[in-house]
Amino acid sequence: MSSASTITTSNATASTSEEAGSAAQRDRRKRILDATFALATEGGFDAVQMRAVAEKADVALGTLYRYFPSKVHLLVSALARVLERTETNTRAHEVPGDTSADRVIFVMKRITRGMQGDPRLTEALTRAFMFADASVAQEIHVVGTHLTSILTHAIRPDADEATPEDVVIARVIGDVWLSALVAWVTGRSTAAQTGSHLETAIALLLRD
Amino acid sequence: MSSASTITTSNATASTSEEAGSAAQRDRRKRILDATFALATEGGFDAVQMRAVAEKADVALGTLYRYFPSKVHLLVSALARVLERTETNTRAHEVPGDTSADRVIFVMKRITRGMQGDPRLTEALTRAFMFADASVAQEIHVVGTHLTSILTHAIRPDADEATPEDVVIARVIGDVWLSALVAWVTGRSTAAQTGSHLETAIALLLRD
DNA sequence: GCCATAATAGGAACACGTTCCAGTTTGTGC
DNA sequence: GCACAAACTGGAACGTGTTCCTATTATGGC
Repeated sequence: MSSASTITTSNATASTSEEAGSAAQRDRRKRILDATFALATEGGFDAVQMRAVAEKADVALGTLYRYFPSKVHLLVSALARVLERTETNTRAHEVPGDTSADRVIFVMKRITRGMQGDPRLTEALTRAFMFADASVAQEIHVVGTHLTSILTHAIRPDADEATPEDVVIARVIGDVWLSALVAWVTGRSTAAQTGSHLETAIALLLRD
Repeated sequence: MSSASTITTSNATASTSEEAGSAAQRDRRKRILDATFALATEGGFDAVQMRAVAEKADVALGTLYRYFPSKVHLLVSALARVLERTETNTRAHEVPGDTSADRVIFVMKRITRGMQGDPRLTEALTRAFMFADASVAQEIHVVGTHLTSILTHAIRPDADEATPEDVVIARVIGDVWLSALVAWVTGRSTAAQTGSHLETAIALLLRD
C-alpha cells in the first residue's frame, strides 16, 4: 500500500450521488470499489483481476458481475468516484487565482499531482476509461460531467450555471488533460512535460 | 466488406517509411496488416482475433507474434500506416483555405470523415491506441509524429520546419481530435457533434 | 412465522490473448 | 551442394475476463 496516497478513496459517511438499494447492497458496492482501489493502487490495471477483486471484497464472482458488468465498468465507476469527490472538494473551497486561466491551472495541477502520486491507480483508471466501449457510455458520461463541472467552476466560480462557451472550453481542456494523462501513463511524457503541456493549452484557450 | 471504404489500406508499390528485412518478410508483414484491416473493417476491435488474423494472413500464430508482439502493437501499427498515407496525401496536394484555422479544419474534417466511413475499423484502431501501455511507446510515437506533421503542415504550409508554437497547437488539436474520436466511437457523441466540437476547438486555438 | 422471489455463494466452463515447444522449411556462409 | 542458424508451422497449454449453473441464503408481503 502506498504510504502517502494522494487520491481520496475512503468515505466516512457515504453520501454519493447515486444511491440505491438496501444498506447491504450499498455496503457490497463500497467493498467492491474499495477492493478495486486497493488492487489498482498496488499493481495497476493488470492487478485488478476480477477474481481478486471478488475475493478481497468478500463477494462471489457472480455477485461482482451483478454489480459491475465488466472490468471496465468497474474501473470507470471507480474513476467516477474519484472525480465526484474532487468536484465536492473543489466546490467546497474557493479556488485561488485572479484569472480563469490561473484558477483552471491550479485545479488541474492539483488533480494531476494527485494522480501522479498514485501512478498505478492512475494507470488503471485511465486505461479503463480509454478502453471503454459503447456499453460503458453511461458511466463515462458521469465522469465527463464531473470533469466539466470542475472546470467550468474554476473558469467562472461565481456563476450559477456555465455558459455554453465555458462548457466548450472546459471540454477541450478535459480532452487535453485526458490525452496528457494517457501520454504520461504510457511513458511517452514525463510528469513535468505533462504539466507544462496542460498549462500551455490552458493559456492558449483562456487567453482573453 | 464495406463497399465504399474511405480509408486507404492497400498499396501498389509498397514504399513505407520503415522498410527492413527480406522481400518475404515485407510480404508477410503486409499480409498481416491487410488481414488486420479486413477483420477490423468488418467487425471492429473484437473481430481482430489473433488466431483469425494469422489464418487470414496465412501465417502461423507464432509468426504473427514474431512480427507484432501483441494485438495492440498490431493495431497501433495499422493506425500508423493509415496516418502515414494520410500525411503523404496531405503533403502531395495543396491544402485549401486562407487561414490556418480553415486549413486545419479542412484537413481534420477530411480525416474524420474518412474514419467515420469505416466506423468499425476506426473503433478498432482508436481503442487499441488508447489502450496501449508503455511497451507500445515506439509505435505510438510514430502515430503522434505523423499526426503532428499533418497538422503543422496545415497550419503553415510554406514553412520547411514547424515553429515550437505550431507544434504545441498541433498537439493540442491532436489531443482534442483523439478525445473526440473516442467519444464518437463509444457512442457518446454523434458525427456532427464530433465535427462541431473539433471545429470550435480549432477556432479557439487558431484565432489570431 | 411462512412462502415466493430475488440475491448470493461456490465453482465449472468457455473464449481469446499469449506463451511455448517439437519438427520442418528457408536462408546464408563456405 | 552442405552445414548451420534463423524463421516458420501446427498445435498444445496457460491465464484471465466472462458466462452459466445449482444450492443456499436473505428479503418482503401476508
